[in-house]
Amino acid sequence: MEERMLLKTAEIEKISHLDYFNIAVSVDCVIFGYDDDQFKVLLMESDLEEFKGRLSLLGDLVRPDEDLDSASYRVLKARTGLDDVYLQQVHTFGAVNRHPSGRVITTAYYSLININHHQLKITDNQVHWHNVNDIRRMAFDHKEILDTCLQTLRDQIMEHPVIFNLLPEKFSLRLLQELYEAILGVKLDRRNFRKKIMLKDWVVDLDEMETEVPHRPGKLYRAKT
Amino acid sequence: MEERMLLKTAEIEKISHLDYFNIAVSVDCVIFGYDDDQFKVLLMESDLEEFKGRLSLLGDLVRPDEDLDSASYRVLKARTGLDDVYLQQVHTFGAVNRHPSGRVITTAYYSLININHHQLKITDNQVHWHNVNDIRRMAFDHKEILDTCLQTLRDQIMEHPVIFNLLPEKFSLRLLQELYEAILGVKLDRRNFRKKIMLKDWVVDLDEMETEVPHRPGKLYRAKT
DNA sequence: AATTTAATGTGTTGTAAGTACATATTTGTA
DNA sequence: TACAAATATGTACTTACAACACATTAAATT
Repeated sequence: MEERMLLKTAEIEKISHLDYFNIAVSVDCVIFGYDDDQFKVLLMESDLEEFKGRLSLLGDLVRPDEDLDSASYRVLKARTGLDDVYLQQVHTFGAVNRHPSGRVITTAYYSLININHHQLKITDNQVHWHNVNDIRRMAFDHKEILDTCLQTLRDQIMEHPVIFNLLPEKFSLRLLQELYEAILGVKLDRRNFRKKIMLKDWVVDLDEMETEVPHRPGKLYRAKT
Repeated sequence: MEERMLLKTAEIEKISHLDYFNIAVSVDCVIFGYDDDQFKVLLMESDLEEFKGRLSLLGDLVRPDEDLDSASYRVLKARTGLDDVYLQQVHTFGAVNRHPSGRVITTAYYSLININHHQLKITDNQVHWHNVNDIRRMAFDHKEILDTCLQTLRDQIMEHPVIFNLLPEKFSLRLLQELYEAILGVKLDRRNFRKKIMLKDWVVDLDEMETEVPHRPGKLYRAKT
């Protein structure tokens, strides 16, 4: 149902040549997830001839009767079935030749979702999770968009408690630290990390322990509401 | 000459109704300046009937054959005659009803210029400098755009040496501090301020003094290249 | 020539945060 | 019962930040 609303490339071409002053506007969502100790991003295979086999972000043209922000939520909902998700505008990319079929400027948003917790309804079988560090070339300027969003995320995770969107309800500090390390791409000192997190007052001690781990279990926490 | 290229509002209306899928794209420049101990912004009076007498930012529609960033430079050049100026993209505003004549999304940029140093060629006599703190209501959603850009500027001036674009070639630390205070809207301790600036290694001691001041002259500095 | 005015230039001390680093504890497993 | 693996915790050192006071300089005034 939702899929029907996503425009085909041929239509973009037609639209963007209707008038000399006609510029198409799209949104692209960089959807980050974390699973299996890996920091991932949700991508699809491009349906353009020019970019056969290349990966691209999830996006769509903005409709004339919807807000720019709403368009990004619609794309996210259409592609993942998810509804109540944090989305943040990052940057607008507007180079003349960024799209081979015509003039399309795009506004990039990023989002963080918990891969296991939400049951994703991925209807399109060309949509898959990819390890962020493995991404090399992408369709369009999407690699640049991905890099920009990743940098924005890195700048924000130490200042704002956005990261908890990626975690299960209950989590250990170990898991939280591993996630920070995966996103930032560095190793952190455990003692200093815990001190810093506790100082920020972002988590609540649940007074529960991990179970079924082959080592001393850690305490569980949840994100402070 | 340049003025000729700026579109009239009537044209926006025509363009944006050509096609259901047609969304116009514009840029708006928030041009900050500093003069006479006042932190200012360059604005014009709106030429729309709906916003008679209200102030608006300097903007224009993006042309199909120019990059989004280029459009912001073009607007700045057309309005001020300035050529080599720092411009930074801040945010894109895309609410459906933000423009009364049709669907227009706009990308906001901010810029910092030295009012005295550059000889502005302001051709349009409806364009004037306004004290930032005096701005109340504006046309469109331009007050929100202005506030967003001001907040972005405030977040950046302590981290990046952008502020020197507002100052003359040679300046005293007193002037620099007054500028920080004007932008941030707070009083700063002189000793701590100087320590912080020196630590950042942003300025070079010119070994010259102020002249013709009715008190002990201060040392002059320039921004490190 | 002496005094006043107004701003410059500098240093110390306490507090908070950041970094580096080592040992004892708990659980499951061999 | 010993081992493996990860948890939990504290201290010393360094660096940044905030509060705060006094001597110095040049021009203007008496």
